[in-house]
Amino acid sequence: MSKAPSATTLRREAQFEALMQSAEKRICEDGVGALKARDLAADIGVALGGLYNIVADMDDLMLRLAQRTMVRLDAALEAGAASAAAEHPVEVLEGIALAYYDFARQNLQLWRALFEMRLKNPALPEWNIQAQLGLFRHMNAPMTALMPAASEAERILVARTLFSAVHGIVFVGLEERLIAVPQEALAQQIRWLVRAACKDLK
Amino acid sequence: MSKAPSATTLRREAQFEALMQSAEKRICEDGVGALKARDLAADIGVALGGLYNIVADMDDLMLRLAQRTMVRLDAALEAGAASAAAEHPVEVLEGIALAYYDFARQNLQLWRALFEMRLKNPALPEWNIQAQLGLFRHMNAPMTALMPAASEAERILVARTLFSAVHGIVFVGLEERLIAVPQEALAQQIRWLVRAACKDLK
DNA sequence: AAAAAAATTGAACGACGTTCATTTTTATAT
DNA sequence: ATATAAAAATGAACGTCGTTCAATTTTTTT
Repeated sequence: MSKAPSATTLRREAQFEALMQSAEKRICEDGVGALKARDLAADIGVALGGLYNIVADMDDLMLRLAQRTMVRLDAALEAGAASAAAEHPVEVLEGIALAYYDFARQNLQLWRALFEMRLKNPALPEWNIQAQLGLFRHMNAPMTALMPAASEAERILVARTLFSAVHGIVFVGLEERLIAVPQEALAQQIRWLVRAACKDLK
Repeated sequence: MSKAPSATTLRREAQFEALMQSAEKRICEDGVGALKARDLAADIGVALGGLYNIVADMDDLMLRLAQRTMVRLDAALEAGAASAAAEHPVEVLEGIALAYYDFARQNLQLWRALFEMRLKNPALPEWNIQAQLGLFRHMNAPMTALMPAASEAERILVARTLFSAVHGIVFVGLEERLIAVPQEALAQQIRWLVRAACKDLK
């Protein structure tokens, strides 16, 4: 049987959740560069030094934020995959790609934070790497349907290529420092690329 | 007739060049995050405050570094485009894509600095935006050959999509924090994607 | 209720980009 | 050549940042 969590533990969890939410709010408003230890400590009503009882350091904080974002992204991709019937694998891949685009648009700053966070220690923890690789999971079934004769390694490689290509289109397309591409046109381009790539697979 | 440059002006130019080279060396060795005003000042034999006679601030420094990198990238893309005959536009596009991959691989940290630099003032100066958009120039001729009936706006849109997709493949592929894709396999994937996309254009 | 352990605090530290009064060097005028 | 004005170079100082730690307060255990 498991012990009832102590009052201290409960407060810790509440503090952690408050910290995450405050950090997410600040990222959404001003980008990942606006995350400041002092601001966050003030937000959640804790002394500056107290932050380091909740997270190890700012790297840890950002990696945990990334994890939360990836969990939500994973759910979004799952929903995107489910928007088409499994008998039409190309449409499933299209659904995933468009879901990715949609998630990036609607969570722009949090999504950008996934790539923009600059860690003191560049090595990612294993749980973070696994979460990233796990995002490809949704492409497994449609890729297998499209490439029944290929090896698993081959399928994974192509899936990653396709995902990367879509990511690139989204990334450049949402780069508002350049001339922005209209949303509908961008979605159209994504659909085109996925379809063109899949057409060539057969 | 133009005045002969004064001794001061000549020294300025020499200092600027030394600063750029020292900065590039440091980026190549330790990434863009390792650029420190004090280090650079020491490198080129100038007092800390003197840096601000050579560049306006660190933003300015990084933007000028980006400019230099883009000039070299532009030349690399041009050479890549020239590696195939103009009568085979798909091969030209392939050459450009592979040249981009090659440049990124051989100038990994400088290339990454293009995307990783975090500016205090996020607005890019016009000359930097133009340099970025100018990179698409090399795709003009092959895209026109591939889409003779399309409008110019359409061609630009598709060119940008294709370039972005290749960028995404390169970007994710070189992300050494994840499982690395073998170089030859990555080049193969790029070739496949470009060919598949072009096949669909006709 | 006392003792031990854990959590919280905020002042202090070192590193950073940037500024500025002062000094030194260069350019101009006599 | 020399005096004067202008420009450039200096490095100490400032404000901000993440992080640490001795001291204090709170919680848990005995």
